[in-house]
Amino acid sequence: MELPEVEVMRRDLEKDVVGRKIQSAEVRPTRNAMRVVRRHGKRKEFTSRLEGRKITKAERRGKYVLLHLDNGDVLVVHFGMSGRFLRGTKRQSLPPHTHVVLTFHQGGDLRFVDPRTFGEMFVTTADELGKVKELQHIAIDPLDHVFTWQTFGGLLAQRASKLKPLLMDQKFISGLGNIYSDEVLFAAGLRHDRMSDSLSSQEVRRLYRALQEVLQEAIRYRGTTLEDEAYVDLFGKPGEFQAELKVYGREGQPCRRCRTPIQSVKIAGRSSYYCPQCQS
DNA sequence: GTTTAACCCTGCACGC
DNA sequence: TGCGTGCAGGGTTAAA
Repeated sequence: MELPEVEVMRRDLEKDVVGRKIQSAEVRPTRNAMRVVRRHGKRKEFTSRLEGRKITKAERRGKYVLLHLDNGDVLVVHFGMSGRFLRGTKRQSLPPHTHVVLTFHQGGDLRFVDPRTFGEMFVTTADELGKVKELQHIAIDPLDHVFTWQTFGGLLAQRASKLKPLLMDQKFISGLGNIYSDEVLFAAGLRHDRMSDSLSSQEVRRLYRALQEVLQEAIRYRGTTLEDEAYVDLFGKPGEFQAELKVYGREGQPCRRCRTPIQSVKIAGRSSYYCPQCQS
């Protein structure tokens, strides 16, 4: 789950979960449930800090969602590759790999489902929140209004790195993963292996605009759902941006702009897709 | 400083 | 049909 999917999830949570009070919290007896709440030694250390609390705010930081509680504590959630939140009711059976269930006073529950358990969740106090290493290291958000193309150009020039891994580096800029970094680079007309300090100011502006446009569009389409098991929103509904993808997963298919077949290469173990004609 | 590989998991598609 | 292999949208770490 990358920035657009996390942002759609945050908005769903804000509409449907903020304001609700947690009646009970359960860490399920699944094989890997303790991996999900790995920062808590025992189930109870996690659940007791949630029970009786009201959720007051849903915030996003990079790919993290922060659910603020009425006592100042914060439930920090990272979805990893297969984690997701799902709203449900008592009558609906729990999907496989449901590791955590929060049941609300007003009815209904919130399930955290994660087959591959690369995701995690933990509760922290407001004071300790600032000390969470992963959150401290999250770089500027590309949709933040303080993120200007001039700032971005300065950051790019300071580094001597290939664009693709740099865009995916959460300490450089937050929110992009494998799909959207490819789509942004295509929209900017830049190759994955262009060096960050080699861009003209025109190219910097193109990259900057591509970031805004691709991410905003993906949010508007409610995220990318590639396969059945992949991302769905809070209510189990898939996104629709997959139909808008220009390069990701389209190896061998004609470029939507110039009809040249899309190429794929492995970079650091991850597949990258690009148009050899449109990107340089 | 930058890049690569390995690792943490499960599920699925694919080829034999 | 069954089995092994590789791969998947993330992030950390150690080593090159």
